[in-house]
Amino acid sequence: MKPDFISPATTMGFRQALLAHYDRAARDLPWRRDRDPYRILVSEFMLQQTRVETVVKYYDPWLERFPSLLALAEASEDEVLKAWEGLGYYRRARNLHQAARIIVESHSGSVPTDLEALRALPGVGEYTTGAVASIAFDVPTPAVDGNVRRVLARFFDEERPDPAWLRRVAREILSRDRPGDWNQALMELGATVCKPRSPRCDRCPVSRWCSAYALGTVDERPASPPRREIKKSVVTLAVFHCRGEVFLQRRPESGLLAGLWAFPEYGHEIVSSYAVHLGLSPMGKPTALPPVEHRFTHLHVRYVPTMLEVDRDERVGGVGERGRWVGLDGLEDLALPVAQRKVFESCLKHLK
DNA sequence: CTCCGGGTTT
DNA sequence: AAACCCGGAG
Repeated sequence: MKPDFISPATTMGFRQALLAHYDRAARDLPWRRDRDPYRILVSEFMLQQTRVETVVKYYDPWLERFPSLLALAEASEDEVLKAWEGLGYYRRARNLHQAARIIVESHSGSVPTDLEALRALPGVGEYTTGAVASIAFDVPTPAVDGNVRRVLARFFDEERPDPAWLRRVAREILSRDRPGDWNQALMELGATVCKPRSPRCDRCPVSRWCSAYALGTVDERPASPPRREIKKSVVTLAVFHCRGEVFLQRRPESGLLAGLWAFPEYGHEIVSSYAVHLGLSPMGKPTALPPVEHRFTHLHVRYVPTMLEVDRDERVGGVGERGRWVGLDGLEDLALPVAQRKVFESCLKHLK
């Protein structure tokens, strides 16, 4: 049903019942303790592509490290990435950092209330604009995330909700009185009741108005598009160690794990030749470490690490600007992608 | 183990 | 359209 017309009775019932449910059942989440725009902004960046339970573990430490927009703006990128380590989608951390700097420089240090100014910040798209504006500033504007999309598709039995349909419907049913709570209530319903799989319609406060529930199509709304094929690849990593340190390289500024530290990848040559290529002197025989499997969105990588003790001539340098040696106990201070950390841990195990 | 979910940018 | 990350669910 494409609701050209949504009956006022449905709208009113939906709003009243869902807000009442939210008042009763809203989870006590750390970013709901107040309406500080900076804190809302941080939570929304972290919540992009990431579940609430994961974000909860990072949120308070982040605010302790960067208690204000200004503190964040003044931090170095390395500090920011370190605090983000493990959350994934590291571009979000850079975007948040940049956004803080822009807000300090161009908006007098206050998160802009204006929708267009918000939308112009790096890492802030349509959803985040609506979420921050409605939650922090009570602006009556929708915030359609994946949860809301699913809830609305089911409520109106829309098989393929496109962005224009979603915008229109979300705007029409939006509570004018409590837009921030309303948007959060919709998302919360999607996260806790109207879940992608095994939805709990028996516990749903709005099932009596839900079209898919009435029609028995809940499990098919919204229809999921066919998945793209996931490519598989094998990457050989060199784990050079020397006097209690290992060698890391900063990855290129674009592409996979852009700008993060990682063990160097080498191609089809043998690892000793690669060491020589970097100006290092192989000291013993290479040792194969167990492969580490890691899944990215579009890629399934099997990392095959080979460990090799080397000597390095301080006068030569050799390893280039993008390389650095890090003590085996000094990696805690470095932002390292999860797969690289796994490689590092198996290397540690081997060395002791 | 495999599958799946989720916003923004380019 | 494709790229980007991790962890929970089944």
